[in-house]
Amino acid sequence: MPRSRPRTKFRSGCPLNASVEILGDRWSLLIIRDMMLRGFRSYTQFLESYEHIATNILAHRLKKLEGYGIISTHQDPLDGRKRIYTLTQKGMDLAPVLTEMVLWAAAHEETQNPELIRQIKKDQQKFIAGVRQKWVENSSHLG
Amino acid sequence: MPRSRPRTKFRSGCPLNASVEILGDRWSLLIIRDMMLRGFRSYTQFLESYEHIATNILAHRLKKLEGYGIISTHQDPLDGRKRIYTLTQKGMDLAPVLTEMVLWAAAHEETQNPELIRQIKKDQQKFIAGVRQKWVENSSHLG
DNA sequence: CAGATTACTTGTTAATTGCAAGTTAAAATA
DNA sequence: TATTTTAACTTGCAATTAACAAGTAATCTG
Repeated sequence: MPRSRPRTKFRSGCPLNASVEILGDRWSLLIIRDMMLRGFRSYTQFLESYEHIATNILAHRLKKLEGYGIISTHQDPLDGRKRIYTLTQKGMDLAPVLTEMVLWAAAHEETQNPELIRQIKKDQQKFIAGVRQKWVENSSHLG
Repeated sequence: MPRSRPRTKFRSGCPLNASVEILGDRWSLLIIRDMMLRGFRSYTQFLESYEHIATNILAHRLKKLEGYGIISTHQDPLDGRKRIYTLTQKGMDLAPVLTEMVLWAAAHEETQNPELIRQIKKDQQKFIAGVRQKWVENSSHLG
């Protein structure tokens, strides 16, 4: 169950503004990327990601994302220390946003990971479907 | 010509990270929305937008966006006080990112502007083509 | 039981944001 | 022509947020 839930109204009713208020910071979308594309599910995995988020910021972001219903948390049944973070349907629905942002940066900035870009460009819908399918398989056994 | 240009390398080569570092704040995408969908082109217009950005933040964001080549600036030939801000091709290429973010928030949050959402849903490619066409018409007389 | 691991929290400092007010140049008005 | 208004900012300061370093509690492993 969510441990915090944002209660304040958005600055405006504009849907883009809502997205920006929820996702518009330097870390949230990277955490979602790690879950969606890399299969990361634990606190330490997120910490080890290349951009090096600070521990307190990560904790805050995870709570915020949970509060917005983008991720959910479960205890690992095999290890009481571990919490498993997974994307909700709402979180998975960010796949088109992520892929468009990847394509935009790949077109206009010097970036790496050409294989990812090639895959998305080849068939964007199929790429998203594949990501979604993996998510269904890996989270079907969780509440 | 750009008055400032970001020189520091991104935290990682990941294209999503590049997008997040360029656009991941609470205002940049709203300024781009105002230019792309509302035809705003001046400092005061951006200030009057519903979310109420502060003057210094707006000035910083405009410089940053110009530095990244997302917008460009010209003097108004008819009024020496005014500067005209327009989207570059790179800025216009954010249209798919914006529309996906609009669709995501519309699907998962309580938002307004159902007419915009209806238009995008009806034919997303056509919507983007229309936005792009308007941009071509309105910026063809500028450098 | 000792040490390691996991998921955090707690300071503390640095950077960013937001608000209010001021500035400069150009244009509109009296 | 003098005054006022407008547009696009800048400056100073308080408040919020981010980053860094260290510490803690619960659990697991040897």
